Amino acid sequence: MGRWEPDSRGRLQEAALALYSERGFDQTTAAEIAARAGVTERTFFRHFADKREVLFGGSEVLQERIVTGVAEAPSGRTALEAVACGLDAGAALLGEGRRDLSAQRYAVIAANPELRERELAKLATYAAAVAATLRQRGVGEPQATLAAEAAMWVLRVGVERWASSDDERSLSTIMKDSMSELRALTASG
Amino acid sequence: MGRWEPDSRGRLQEAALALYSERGFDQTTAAEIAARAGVTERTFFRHFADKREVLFGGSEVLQERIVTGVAEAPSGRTALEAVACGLDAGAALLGEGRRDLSAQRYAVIAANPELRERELAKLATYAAAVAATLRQRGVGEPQATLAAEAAMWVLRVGVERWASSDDERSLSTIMKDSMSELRALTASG
DNA sequence: GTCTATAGTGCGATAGAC
DNA sequence: GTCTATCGCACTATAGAC
Repeated sequence: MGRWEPDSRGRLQEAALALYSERGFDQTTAAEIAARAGVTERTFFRHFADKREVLFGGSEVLQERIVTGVAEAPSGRTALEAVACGLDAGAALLGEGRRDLSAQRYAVIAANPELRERELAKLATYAAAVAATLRQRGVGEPQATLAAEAAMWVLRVGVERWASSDDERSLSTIMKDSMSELRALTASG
Repeated sequence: MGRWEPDSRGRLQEAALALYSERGFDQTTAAEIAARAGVTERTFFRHFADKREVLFGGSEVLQERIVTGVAEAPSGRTALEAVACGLDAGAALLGEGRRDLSAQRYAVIAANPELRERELAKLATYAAAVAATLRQRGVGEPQATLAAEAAMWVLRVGVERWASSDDERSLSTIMKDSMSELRALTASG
């Protein structure tokens, strides 16, 4: 064992989720989170650019998985079929995590406008990355952008339903269903 | 004439746009904006909850116009036709303003991640309001949500194109065209 | 790891409009 | 008298500079 407990980043994420849940995002200071994780405030801001970002650690990994899923979709697939492959990969990753933690995280985000804002921004960057990948596959505009944004709708609504646990099905199943709803809509006009 | 110059709010908005343009959002302090508008910093924060919000003053009016446009669309129209009516009303309002100021405002927002984040959040609240209006018209889910989000795509892309002034057509025309692109996509699958 | 600028809040005081 | 807009000051916490 080293001079410090390992995984201070992970402990900060845990501590933040717990405190944001208990007393709310605004009522929690970065110093309190740091104290609970056994590090200094300075360490908190070295790991996370701001107070919100601590809830979104790992989002680059998710983006990477989704993009790879889209890029590796069998050639000849339509834009919507390709993004479905990306969403499958994303759902698999999120599905690995503990659902109760996702639900807790989702509740915290839903309760705070600043956090919802950040989440929308994350989805927008995913969408941009997915659209770029689609264009590399030869999809033109505006189809690439729209397919990517449709995928973000499926992801957002899927996680929403999954985390609010009325729905006992797996994330992957829920998202496939949301995707079907979307297809039905584009089919009917 | 009263004790103070009237319309401090408007002066703050003007001053903020000018300063954000000149030196960038991060390099401008609330105190500087206030000084330029001839009020104190405290007054700035009474009018605007935060530094970003000063660029989005009047967005409630836009939302109101769009929602009203959707609500007053002739009955029997499809969801997409109804949101097109709302977008027409919104384009009319935005089109009244000076295009150079819109372009300037758009450039400032585009240059800063925090401001883009806020803009996405605004669009999301419009989308929620439009979706609610569609449901009142009898549109079911998920059609209401998707039509509303599609409308936000048209609005965002339309204003983007209009403000970047390569495109000399009116905002209304540009948005109708974007709407056609969308229809073509949903028609083809 | 320390120091500092600045965002953003709370509250009492002030001066005019009604 | 009440209501509203502003000031002015003290204060905390975030975030970044050094």
